[in-house]
Amino acid sequence: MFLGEYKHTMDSKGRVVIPSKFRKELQQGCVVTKGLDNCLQILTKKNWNQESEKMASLPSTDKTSRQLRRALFSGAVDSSLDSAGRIQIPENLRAYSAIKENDDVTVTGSGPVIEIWATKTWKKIQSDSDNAFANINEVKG
Amino acid sequence: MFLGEYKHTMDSKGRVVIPSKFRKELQQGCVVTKGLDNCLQILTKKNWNQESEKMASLPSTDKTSRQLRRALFSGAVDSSLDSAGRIQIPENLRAYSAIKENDDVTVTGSGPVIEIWATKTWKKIQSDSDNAFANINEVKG
DNA sequence: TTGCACAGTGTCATAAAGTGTCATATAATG
DNA sequence: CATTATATGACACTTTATGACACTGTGCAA
Repeated sequence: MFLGEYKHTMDSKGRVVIPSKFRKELQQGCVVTKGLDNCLQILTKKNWNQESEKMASLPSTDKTSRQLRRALFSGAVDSSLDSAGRIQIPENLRAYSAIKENDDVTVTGSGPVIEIWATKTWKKIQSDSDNAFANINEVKG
Repeated sequence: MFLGEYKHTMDSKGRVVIPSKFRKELQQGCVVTKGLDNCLQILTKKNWNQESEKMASLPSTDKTSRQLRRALFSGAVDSSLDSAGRIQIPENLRAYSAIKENDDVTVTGSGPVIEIWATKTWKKIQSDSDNAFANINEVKG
């Protein structure tokens, strides 16, 4: 279970520090994929296997199946932390998330997954979520 | 399991670099064949055997099955990586995939297979795939 | 047959990208 | 406050990508 919000920067080689609290669970390797709203997601190996096994077995003769498979697998990378607790983000995922070298990055724990955002994007998303959250409480409370 | 998306070019002799992450699994030889949507597929020997058995058992009374089978088998080539990690694409497959010498090529991991695209084609396919994927996830969430 | 053209193969040099390590700065902990 | 852990930038090193070029073999034509 991943919790919290952390600010970092992407270094000049396209690497991002993973908060130390998250590292233990990723020790056995992880997978980085595209998430919704232009964020990137980090899943543990275990989680990824659950998600992907369904996809791998879909029939390639069905068009939708092919599309889903391509989106899922082409947008993913097998990865791991280096000795300094960082993770390398490949070029296509940097482009997808609009994170460039030396940019500010926000890493958030989101339950079973970790999300990585360009801080610029995160700020927008966050104020949306907060507003929604506040409104729910007003209505229900 | 093949993951990721990589940009390369076909060299002037019709060769394409295979991303280093994919090479280990192809060390024992591979098969290149026609894939659906005008891509080329690379399968490991093992995978090829499984796939081709499935194909062989399709009913030859069904026209689509016959067409699939012909394309798959007649388009297939036994191949291997050269010392620089490249693979030679024969003329008929270059024509099928609309990849010419010095063209941009996108190589994608798609789970059990590797796909090779003219980058121009991939861009179209990708946006379709991403949309299909996003829709599924919106619904699920 | 000899020589030429062509497709394919192998090797190398350079450039670019990625990886690992370290030193220092900053923050967290007791 | 002392100690430990974490973050960040710098840099060296390794691997990979790319283009160039020479070599091989096949088939065709002179």
